[in-house]
Amino acid sequence: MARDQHTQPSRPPQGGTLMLPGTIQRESDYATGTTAEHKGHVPSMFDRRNGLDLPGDCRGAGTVLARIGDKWSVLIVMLLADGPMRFNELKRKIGGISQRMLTLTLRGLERDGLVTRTVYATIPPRVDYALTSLGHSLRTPVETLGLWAIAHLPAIEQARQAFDLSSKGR
Amino acid sequence: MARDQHTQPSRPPQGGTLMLPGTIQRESDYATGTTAEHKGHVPSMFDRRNGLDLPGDCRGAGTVLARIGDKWSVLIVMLLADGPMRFNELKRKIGGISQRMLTLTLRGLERDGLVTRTVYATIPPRVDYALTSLGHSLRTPVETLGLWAIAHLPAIEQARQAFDLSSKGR
DNA sequence: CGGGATCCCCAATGATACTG
DNA sequence: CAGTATCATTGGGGATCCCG
Repeated sequence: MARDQHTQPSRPPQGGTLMLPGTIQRESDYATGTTAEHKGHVPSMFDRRNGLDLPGDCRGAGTVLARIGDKWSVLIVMLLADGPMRFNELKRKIGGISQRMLTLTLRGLERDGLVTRTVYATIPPRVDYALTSLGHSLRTPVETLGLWAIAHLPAIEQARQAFDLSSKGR
Repeated sequence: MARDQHTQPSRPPQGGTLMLPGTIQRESDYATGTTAEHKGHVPSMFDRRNGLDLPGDCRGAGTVLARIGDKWSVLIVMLLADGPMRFNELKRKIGGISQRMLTLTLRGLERDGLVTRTVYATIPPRVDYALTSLGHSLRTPVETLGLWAIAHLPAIEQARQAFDLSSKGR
C-alpha cells in the first residue's frame, strides 16, 4: 500500500496487510497472547501484531483496516457524518444491530479516536456520539471505496452471474 | 508480545474478521434470512447484508465491500499486483493462510471477476492466478484506504493508549 | 501440485435479563 | 435511556486425508 512510493524492483515485501484478531476486545485480549505459533514457524508476512517483518507501518495498518472491514464501524461513521447522534438513535437507524454490538463497536471507534462519547448526566441519561476530526477524515477513503464498489457493481454482478452459470452442473 | 508457543491449543491469527456473508455464496443464499426482520420491519437503511448506506444505489455495494473487508482478499489482490502467481506461491507468500481459505478466497475473487484462474494441464498441474483489469482497478481505492491508515496510525495508536490508560481500573 | 470433502473448534454475534 | 452481564448459537476457518 504505502510503499508504492518507493517503487521496488522485483519482489518487494508485498504490502498486504490486514489482520484483525477481534474487533474490539477489551484490554485483556490485546495483551493476552492469543498468538501461539504452532509448531514450526509462521512465515507470514504479517506475523500477528508483533511479527516485525514488514516495513513497520504496514503492520499497524492492518489493525486499522480491520476496523474498516467491520461493517458496523463503517456504517456508524457514515451515519455520524451528518452530526452527533444518540445511542438509540443510532440503533434505530441501523436497524439490524444488537445493542451489544452497537456498544462494542462504538467503544472501539472511541478507543481509536474516531468518535467521541458525551454523557449528559440527566434523567433519563443521554449519550451523544460524534465524529472526531479523525473520524471525519476517514470518510473520504471509505467513500472512495464505496464509489468504486458502486461504479463496478454492474461488472461484478455480471461476472458473478457468468461464473455461477458456468459452474452450474459442477 | 505474548508469544507462548507452548500451552494452549492456541489459535493462529484465526482472524475472524468481518462480516463476509460467506465469501462465495450464491444469490439464492441472500434470501436465507438468518435474521428475519421479524415483526415491525426495521427501518434499516441497509436491508440486512447491505453494508454501506451511500445514497441510492448502494444496495449491492455492501456485497462488494464485504470482499474488501476480507483480509485475505485484499492481501491477495495486493500480491497479484506484481504479476501472476501460482497457488502455492501465493500460499507461501501469505504465510498464515490455510489451503482451504486460499482456495475459497480465490474462488470468490474469481467469481467477482477480480482475478483469473488459468490451469495448465501439465503434470504436476499448474494453476496461475492473475488480476483482471477490474482487479487492478481495485488497487487504487484499497491503497487509498491503506494510505489513510498509515497516515493516521500514530494518531490512532496514541488514542488507543490514552483510552486504555484511562480505563485502567475498570 | 492444486484442491475437494470432512471434522471440529472457538471467536464473533445475537438474544435476553438486569441495573443505574 | 444507555449499558453491562450471561448464555446460546453459528459459521468462519484451521487441520486432515485423499484424489486427479
